[in-house]
Amino acid sequence: MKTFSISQLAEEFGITPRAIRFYEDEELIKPTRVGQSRVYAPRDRVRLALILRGKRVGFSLVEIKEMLDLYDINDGQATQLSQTIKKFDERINSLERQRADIEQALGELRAGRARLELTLASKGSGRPPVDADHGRLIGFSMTSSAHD
Amino acid sequence: MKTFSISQLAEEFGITPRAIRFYEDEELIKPTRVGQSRVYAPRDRVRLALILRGKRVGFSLVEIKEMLDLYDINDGQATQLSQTIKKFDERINSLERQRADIEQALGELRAGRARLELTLASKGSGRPPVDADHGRLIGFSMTSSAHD
DNA sequence: GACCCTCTTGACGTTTACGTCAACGGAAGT
DNA sequence: ACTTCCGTTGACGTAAACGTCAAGAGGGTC
Repeated sequence: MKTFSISQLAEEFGITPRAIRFYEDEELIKPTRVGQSRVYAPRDRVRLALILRGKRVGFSLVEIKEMLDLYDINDGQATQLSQTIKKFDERINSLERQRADIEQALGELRAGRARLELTLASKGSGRPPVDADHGRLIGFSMTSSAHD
Repeated sequence: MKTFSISQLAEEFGITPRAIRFYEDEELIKPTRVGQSRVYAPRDRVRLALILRGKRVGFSLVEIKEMLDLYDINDGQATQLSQTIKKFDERINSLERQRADIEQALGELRAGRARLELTLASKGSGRPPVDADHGRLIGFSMTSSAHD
């Protein structure tokens, strides 16, 4: 079965070996050893990819560890499955909220961009469109999702 | 015009006054003063909401400050608008990548959830479905977006 | 005028996620 | 045998985003 060295994985994923060792300290991956050197199996590589994706979407390492553990637990024996499913649902809900936030922000950024292009087009026409009465920045419309 | 105290805003947004003062230290908001007490205008409230939303979608305070400044700059005089638009586009691209990551993660979580429910349904049927040959956790399919 | 409450400004502490040496251990080439 | 690469384990440093006192200023009220 194919294996990887720490620097191989580090380069592949664009991180440092130090980071990978740190993930091991935090028990997110457990590579085998040959002598004192770490040897990574495909499974570890997959985990690493998951860790990085988790980070990109805003999870902390502790949260990511929990999620990985959820899989591991059920790899062995079925332990409190309904509890596990509940945790999954929480994650899913959290992510859906986050996606909504992102779509909101995207909309605002696009609107802001459009406003900028308008300002760029009508150069010298005076001040850009700002609703001074309400101190409200146009393109940054505040909606109900502003605060959870 | 309506104003707010620091603790009012803190409670409304579910954060501490300390956090709000910190944002001021970092120059993300500039409330006026009455005596030595801070007084927040609606504009500051809007900014606070934007700061928090920015945080939720993964921006650092420095990044958020930059974005807010972009608006401020163009509130006054049009300064290097095309530069500004470029920055907006970068943000938009970054957010779109992040949304893709989230959708990926959502798909995987849903698949994992489904697998768990199957395991729950067929209790006692042995081990859950794991592709041991490739050390691959089913429901955690690795795709090309695994590493940027 | 004593008490309470909210606000203020320091200043130091804390957590997360690593970065950055330092010092050492084996294998590999010459 | 000597250097050159990986690799290893500490140990300490760092940046971000606040938390947590401490000590004091003003303003109401009983």
